[in-house]
Amino acid sequence: MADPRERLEQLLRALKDQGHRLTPQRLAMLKVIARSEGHPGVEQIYERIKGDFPTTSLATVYKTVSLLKEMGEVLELSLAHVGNRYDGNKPYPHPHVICTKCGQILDPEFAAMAGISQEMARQTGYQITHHQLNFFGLCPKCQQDGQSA
Amino acid sequence: MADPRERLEQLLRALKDQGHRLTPQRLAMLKVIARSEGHPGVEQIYERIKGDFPTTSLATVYKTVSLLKEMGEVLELSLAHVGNRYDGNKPYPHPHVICTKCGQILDPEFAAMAGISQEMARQTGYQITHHQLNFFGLCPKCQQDGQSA
DNA sequence: ATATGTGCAAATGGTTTGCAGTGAG
DNA sequence: CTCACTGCAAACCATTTGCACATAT
Repeated sequence: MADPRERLEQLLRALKDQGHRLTPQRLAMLKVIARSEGHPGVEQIYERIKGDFPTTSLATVYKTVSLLKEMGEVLELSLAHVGNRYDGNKPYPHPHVICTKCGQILDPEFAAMAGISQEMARQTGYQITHHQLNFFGLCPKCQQDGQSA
Repeated sequence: MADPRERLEQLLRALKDQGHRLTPQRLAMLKVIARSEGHPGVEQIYERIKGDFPTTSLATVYKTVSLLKEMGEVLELSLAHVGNRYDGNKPYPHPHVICTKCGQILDPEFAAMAGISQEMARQTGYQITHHQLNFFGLCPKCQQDGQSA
């Protein structure tokens, strides 16, 4: 995981460079997104901001997330079960392992995707720009809970 | 791709075996789903049925798709851009290559996922039950359209 | 005969939008 | 000073649900 402090700097610079304004609401959001602890959804981002800056509205969070998406500074995980989640710390495609019971999300190590992506491009003639790789199952804790329950 | 006729038989048997009724609406749907030509969404399934059996309602399509999902007889692709799409012909996880412009979806060949899945399980301690692997980009036709336009 | 399935229309829920007011630049 | 941003509330849209009727078994 990138250093959140550094990542925050990058995000601030990206905003400024593209002529967007830095409001207190956005600063609060960017702090949350720079770490993206636990791959938060819009709702979680909203909750975490309220401490920092209580008057923010959900609509604003949606708008800023959407802006960051367009800028390529957050990765959106569209997960049917769990809703949309975001990663602004590693905003490039990478695999995720998702617990279908508690919703916990991990970033496992897996380097080979670039090669596989090329192979798919060769095989299909598509010009591949990005991908999505998600594994679903039970996390160790939920496996235990299931046994004893 | 599995033979649609055979696949239809399997689906009919699965319904009956699990004590569900076979209505004309369902038969019409199952025919569409057994081939799953182009990985249709609910709306497309609905459109294709109307020829065969015009009084079907959208709600019924949703209900039956949902039933088949629970039965494990269709694979749901949750695609943010393009909406939910279904594959009732190969209802187990397999990779997809999706055109972000026209929405075309291909099933490329790629055998190595089982091994990768195991590796992820070992690395994370998760009990992995299924996965999702999607590649996004431009299909050959849309690449051309983009150049000349 | 019975309860599952259908079809309508209303409810839901996450996300987007319109717009008047606010504040960053 | 201006225009982008905010926040509220209304609009959206895919999906789900409730319920009375129809029908597969």
